[in-house]
Amino acid sequence: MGTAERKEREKEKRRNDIVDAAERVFFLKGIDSTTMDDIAEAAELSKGTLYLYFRNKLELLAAIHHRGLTLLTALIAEVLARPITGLEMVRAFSNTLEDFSKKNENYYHFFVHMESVDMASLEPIMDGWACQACNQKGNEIITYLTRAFQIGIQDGTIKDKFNPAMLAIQFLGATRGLIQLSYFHRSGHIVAPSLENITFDARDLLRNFNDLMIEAIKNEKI
Amino acid sequence: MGTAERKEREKEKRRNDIVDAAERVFFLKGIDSTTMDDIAEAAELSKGTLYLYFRNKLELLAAIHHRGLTLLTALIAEVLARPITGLEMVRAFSNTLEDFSKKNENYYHFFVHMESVDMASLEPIMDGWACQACNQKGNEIITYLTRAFQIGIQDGTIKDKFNPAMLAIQFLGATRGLIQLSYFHRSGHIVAPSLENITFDARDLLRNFNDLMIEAIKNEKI
DNA sequence: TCAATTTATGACTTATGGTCATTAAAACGT
DNA sequence: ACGTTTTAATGACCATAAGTCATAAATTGA
Repeated sequence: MGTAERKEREKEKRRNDIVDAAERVFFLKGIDSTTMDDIAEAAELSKGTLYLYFRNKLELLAAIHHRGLTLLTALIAEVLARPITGLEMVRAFSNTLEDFSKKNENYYHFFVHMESVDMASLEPIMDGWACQACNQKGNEIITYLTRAFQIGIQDGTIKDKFNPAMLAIQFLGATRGLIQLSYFHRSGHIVAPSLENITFDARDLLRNFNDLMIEAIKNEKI
Repeated sequence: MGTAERKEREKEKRRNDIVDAAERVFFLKGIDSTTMDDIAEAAELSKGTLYLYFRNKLELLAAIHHRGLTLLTALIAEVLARPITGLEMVRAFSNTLEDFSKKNENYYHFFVHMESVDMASLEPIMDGWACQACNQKGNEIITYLTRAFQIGIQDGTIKDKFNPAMLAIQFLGATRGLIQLSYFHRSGHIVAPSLENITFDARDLLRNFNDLMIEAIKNEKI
């Protein structure tokens, strides 16, 4: 009899419903001001039940984080499927990241938030499903980026003196740093304090920076 | 009579002593696991007294953040005093940032932590001394970086097609992104998941990335 | 010396993450 | 169909920690 399987499915669905509810509340009230009671109410369950599905609040956050990562990974993967050169993929990645941070601001907040969680808090859930899955998604993204650089070196659009995996990590780190800078200085513009207070559009900053990186890695011989 | 002045000095000193104590505890126990009671005990004061000097815990964190920023600003400023070219300054900045993140890891944790605080939590202390001072220090740092790029364009070591203020912001954002990546993947090394699991040293990643950026901005005609 | 002002205290309030004994429901064997 | 066992859900309860406030101590100034 398939009772066990059905129960497993039901359990999965319930977990998912909880994440749905949590997401709604977190996106509405902000991460820090949302309580487990809020989430329980939104999920139409008692608080205790939440803890049957998630070890603690952080694991619930990680589950949402994972949704964001899954979304982003799919977008990144899609770039690799395009009939373009490796170098063009690099530019496309930058656009994709920037786009994602704009259109899925809520998930992007989770990225920023989760990356600043300290190890001590993370430890109790490190071996749990949510964390493992997030790490896996993170690795997936870096792998896709690495592939693009490999392809670029292969097709001759990127200088072959570079290590693709290293470039991938540098690209991701630098781009996220820039996006986070504009996230921190909210409202999408950053004020340069020197001389007259010039205001830069975050989009320009990122695009410009990408031009710079592409300039540095592209194979001149083409 | 100078009673008022003396009292002002004493108040200043007490505030400083509290930050000293808080720093000790935060550095020892970690930011998240330190309570106001812990700090009160370390400062040999009652908890209530802490709130006479700081509006809330976050403002106390901001005060420590400010100390870190002050330290870093001094190091950055020192680079500008060296008899070197603008381009060399850019490299020196990168080294300084990396060095700081290693030698003052505690303060660096504060940078990472404070940058991920959401606006709602920050709002109540935004107009307070600590936050204002932190913003000012942040601006100072960007100004110094901008100066270096200006000098580089002036002395011909950096291409004149760039906007120095924009470069400064990009440089800082990207570098911090990379450092944070290695901070997140603790223990100073980052594992690349693609192909065989290659491990990169965070120091190499940053240095290498800096070479790349310098390559892109340096004036070839020299 | 004493009233006024400033500074310090710690018990108390409130908020919230997390637990657990109890209850309800479902599954299963007969 | 019925009683037993297993699983799921509940919400009152607990522990912790931020922040408050009436009270007390200390300092100042006349």
